[in-house]
Amino acid sequence: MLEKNYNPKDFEEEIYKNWEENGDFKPDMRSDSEAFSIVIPPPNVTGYLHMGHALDDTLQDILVRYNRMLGKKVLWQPGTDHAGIATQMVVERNLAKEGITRHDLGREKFIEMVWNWKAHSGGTICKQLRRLGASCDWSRERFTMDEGLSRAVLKIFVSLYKDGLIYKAKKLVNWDPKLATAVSDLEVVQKEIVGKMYYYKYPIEGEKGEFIHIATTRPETMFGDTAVAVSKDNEKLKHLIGKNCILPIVNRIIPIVADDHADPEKGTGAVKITPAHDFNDFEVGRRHNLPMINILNEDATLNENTPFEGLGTQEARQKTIEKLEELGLMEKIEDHQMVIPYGERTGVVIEPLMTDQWFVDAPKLAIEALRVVENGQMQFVPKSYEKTYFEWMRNIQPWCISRQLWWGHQMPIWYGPDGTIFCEEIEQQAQAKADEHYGKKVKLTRETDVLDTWFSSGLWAFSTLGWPDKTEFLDTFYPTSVLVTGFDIIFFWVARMMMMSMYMMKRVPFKKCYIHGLVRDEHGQKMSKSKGNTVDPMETIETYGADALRFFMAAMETQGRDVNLSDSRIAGYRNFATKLWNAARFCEMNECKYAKDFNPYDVKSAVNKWIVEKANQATSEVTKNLNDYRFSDAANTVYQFVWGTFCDWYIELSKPIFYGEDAEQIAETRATAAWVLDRILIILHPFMPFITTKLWDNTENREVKLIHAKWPEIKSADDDTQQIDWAIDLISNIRSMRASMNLPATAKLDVYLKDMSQTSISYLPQMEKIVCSLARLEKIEVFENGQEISKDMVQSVFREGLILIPLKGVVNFAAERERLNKELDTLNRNLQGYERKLSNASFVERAPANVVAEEKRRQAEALENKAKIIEALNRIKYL
RNA sequence: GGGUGUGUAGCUCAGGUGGUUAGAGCGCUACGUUGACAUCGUAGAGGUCACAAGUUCGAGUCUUGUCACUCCCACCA
Repeated sequence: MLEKNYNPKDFEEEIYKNWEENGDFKPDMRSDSEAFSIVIPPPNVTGYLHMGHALDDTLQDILVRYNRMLGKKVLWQPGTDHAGIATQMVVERNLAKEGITRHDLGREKFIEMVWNWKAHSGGTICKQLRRLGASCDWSRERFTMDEGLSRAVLKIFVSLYKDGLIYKAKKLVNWDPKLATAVSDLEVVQKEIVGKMYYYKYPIEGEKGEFIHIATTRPETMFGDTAVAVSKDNEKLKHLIGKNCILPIVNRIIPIVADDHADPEKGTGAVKITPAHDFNDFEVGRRHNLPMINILNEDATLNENTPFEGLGTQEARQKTIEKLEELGLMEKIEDHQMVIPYGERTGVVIEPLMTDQWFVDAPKLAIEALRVVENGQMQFVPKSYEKTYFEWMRNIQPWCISRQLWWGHQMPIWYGPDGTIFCEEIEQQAQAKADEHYGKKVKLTRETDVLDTWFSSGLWAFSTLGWPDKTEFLDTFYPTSVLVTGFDIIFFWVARMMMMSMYMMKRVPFKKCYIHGLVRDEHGQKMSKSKGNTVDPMETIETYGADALRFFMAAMETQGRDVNLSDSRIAGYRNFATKLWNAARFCEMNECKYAKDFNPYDVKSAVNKWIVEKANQATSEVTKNLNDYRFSDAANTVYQFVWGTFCDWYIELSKPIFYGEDAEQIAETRATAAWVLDRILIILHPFMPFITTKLWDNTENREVKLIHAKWPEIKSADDDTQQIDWAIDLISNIRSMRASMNLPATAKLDVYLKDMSQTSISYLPQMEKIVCSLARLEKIEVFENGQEISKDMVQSVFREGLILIPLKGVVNFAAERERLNKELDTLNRNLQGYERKLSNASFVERAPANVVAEEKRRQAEALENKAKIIEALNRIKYL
């Protein structure tokens, strides 16, 4: 028995527990059916579920549940990411509360603390995913720092190194001074700010009173200047090329070089060159073989190569300006709009710094990763995202993979006493190689750097399935079927998975990549903590249930567009669930029981034939849309069928049957209603797994659980639905007349149909009862030819004929005239359209014959109807 | 500067291959306690599909241009 009210909180968690405990999410490895697999984009172990996850994981769960019901062997592989920077920061923050830093503990102790933290506080998000209904196989949950996945990391690292695709280099990298580590280009965000532009001058060597004028936003970097560049095309300044100038304060002699980097239009036309602290200057330095002077410490304070050792960049900037002013070299300071790089995680200004780092030769790995997208082995959905992918991959830079952190995969690199590098999976091997190399036992020191988190994430598609071991899961589920993720992650993750997989597996990691947009607030604003417009999905689930949130995500997911969150809309889908709940209660109350030997294609009554056909139409539409990843179309089809067809019409049409006497019809309708409800539960299950399961289990002795129920294969009976469609149309028309004439809903009317076709007339005997019931009529009859239309009959055009309602003297003629005139207006407007087209000779000549014929038919019908309305108007003209 | 999208009802958005009177949810108006449901029902109002030109018998849909906005990449002189 169903409770009166739909209350998702009462059953959602319980149902999930039942699935998980019964192993319903595990693939049946004994089955020989087709495999379907998805690896979850691993959330950070520190993370909490946000609306972006809710969207991403709902879409995945829909695909997973749908494919499971198709009878495939389905694996949704879950897990979390160790999230190097994020996790280290969380634990360090906790330590800071006790006034200690990680350095007080030492590396080993600190890492132990991180593992402790993970054991106690990590993985909240996995619990939240369960609450959302995600049917992942949790027994296979993985973590990027697991033993197995770490082995995969070591193996692929060594392989890449030995293939020359990983190398160490001293390069200018993005340096996060707060964390004291290198970060990748992608972890840097550019922010626009209003800063200052400083203008000052350097004296020219040996030419008293001659200066070269410089403009910069960072005067304090002048201590790293090793040249000034001027374009050779700069008419005003090119005479200075080849001379030297004197770097003030430190009085270093530096050359003035010719380089096109110096744009004559910008600034003063002369650029100070600081090769060790600017990416462009670095290139200039290389071209002119300039020395590099590093002026910063790891924490971005100035170092011993400057007069302001120990000062931060801001203070040093102030001091530099003061000093230049003292020397009379400062000229002016202007406000200047500029873009400054910040660390994505730490929010501090990123400094380009010369350091030893490790790089992956991404341009080489990109070749294969590009090829398999170009030739369609991996397809983006929507396709347009491949442009984004191509654009980035074709311009890819070497990927800096070393991080000066503690939490992460420590690189399998050992250095010999003279710095020779030994790269092996385990220390013993490296030791053996080293001993052989040196011809004696030597002491090795291990590289302290760890790998960028995305390095291990890049292996996710195969490392989670057991690689490097040969496993049944790897054989069965690799390549995975589809990857579902946001467009913001294409570079970070999709591209890297493609490169790593093509390198190691020689096969794509996934055959399709479905890309969705961002979840925004209801006015399309990006959600952010600082704006205070974030919404916690757990609270939404608490209020409306997981099913409502999931359905919302599906219904709003149209390919390639962002999803705007809307509380009222989520409430609407909660209402939809309530509606279904009540429909199920209706079925229950009317003893609509699932009948084992019921054959929907054998039903006799027009109403039942109609709903079976409509159910099949809806099913095939949902199937098609899901196959095409058209989530919103799929969801809307189910919604429309449940509410607009089943509840609004079928249930209403079944009432006169249930309250009537015909036992045979009652029995058939009960069985049909139960069958349709089951069908609804099946096709709705991927979207709303909880309520559908709850209602499914309300029927005793089910042969299968809904989660494993078979997705229907459509056998169209091609049943004629026109009779019921006609009745529905008729009922709607009568209701509309009733409303516009302000007739009380309770008044039972007589209705006549005039000038109807033979087909329509043939429908009437069967449809009479339901029309009378739903339109609240006393009787409905054919208006015989030759009968006189009386003045107190209101009339309205219905298809090829007229609906007449005698009102026995209560007609409000003014209202009736108004209503008829409105009908007339509509007809005239349509007629104009038809006439315009048909009077156009080239339309008649060139448009397809069926289009022209249809237009003619409409015109003829409209003309006839117009005549009838005019006649009716004339009849009551003066009343 | 390079690239990518978007502009349709009061709001948020659908409208694969051009073809009836352009749809949905929410909101709004009127009526309604009809034996599943007021988290509801019935009926209704509301749109020059950003603008301009073009292709076509026919354009919300295709082409070009204009305007406005979004996002991504690059850019610290």
